[in-house]
Amino acid sequence: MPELPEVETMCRGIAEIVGRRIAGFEVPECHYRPIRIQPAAEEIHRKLSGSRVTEVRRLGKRVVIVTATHHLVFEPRMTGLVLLTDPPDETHLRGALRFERGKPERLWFWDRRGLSTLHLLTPDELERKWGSDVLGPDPLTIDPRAFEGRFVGCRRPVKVALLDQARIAGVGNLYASEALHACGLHPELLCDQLHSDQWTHLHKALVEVLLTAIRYEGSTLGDGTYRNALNQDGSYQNEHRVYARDGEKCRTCGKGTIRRIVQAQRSTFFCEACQPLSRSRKRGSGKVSRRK
DNA sequence: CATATGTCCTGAGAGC
DNA sequence: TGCTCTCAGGACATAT
Repeated sequence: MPELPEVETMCRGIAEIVGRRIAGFEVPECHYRPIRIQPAAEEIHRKLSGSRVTEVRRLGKRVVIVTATHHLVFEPRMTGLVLLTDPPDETHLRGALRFERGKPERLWFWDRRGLSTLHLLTPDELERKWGSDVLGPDPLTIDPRAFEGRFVGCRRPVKVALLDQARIAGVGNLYASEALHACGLHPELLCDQLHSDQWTHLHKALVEVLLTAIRYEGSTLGDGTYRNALNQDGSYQNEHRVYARDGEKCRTCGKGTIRRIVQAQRSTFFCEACQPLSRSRKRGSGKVSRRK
């Protein structure tokens, strides 16, 4: 499932479309229900034809293709992909940006389950729909103190809060579990139970996990859905410590067993030994008093 | 306001 | 073998 590292990999993988002039937007024949495209494809075609791609950037878990006047925002959700080469199959092609003369003729939007969305927005519309009032800051650029600040007054379990895109944008189910394991925090700890030093450790672990996952070009899970822009597998799945490893021995401590629980109707994985619920396991020297 | 739940969607895998 | 059922989890609408 495309989370921050996968979407970052998508953006880097299609960065070469910067500078290309758009010849049109098209929706291929597809016997599945079409993905949500706003406004209608014909209007996107009209508004984008002739303009040049000036930038490709990531907004949380979204790919944003920028022109002088518009932002084309692709939201992959569960199974959406952007591709510059032949897709995994032809039957799930959902849209294409066609370019004037040059190497890749098209940027494909592919989605097996069809939950992904495409939005063409003006800068103002983008700010209203996905501005900082709606979407939290990026975990890769926010500093540790501001990171902690995003969770002040939150009484939910830390794993659940990490998935809240209004607090931090880009973390999904897989990397939330991996980051909590990397810093030894139990997923059921409530945010307002965590001390400042624990937030600092979590922030550090999260950034490290995300950056490493980007280096490995994301995680291609057993269903094989996620692929980079050249239809190649990521490899971070081989580095997972807890995700989908329930029942196995922990690769880190060698003692604990990986458990699976359900939080907010989503699977959470953690090591029963590395991530105790008790607060007794304080790392380092000074224990920092709780902030209000 | 914060938090909880139901919905969308297809394909894989389980169970019979 | 082939059917039916459950589950996977992104974002968001609606309910509490």
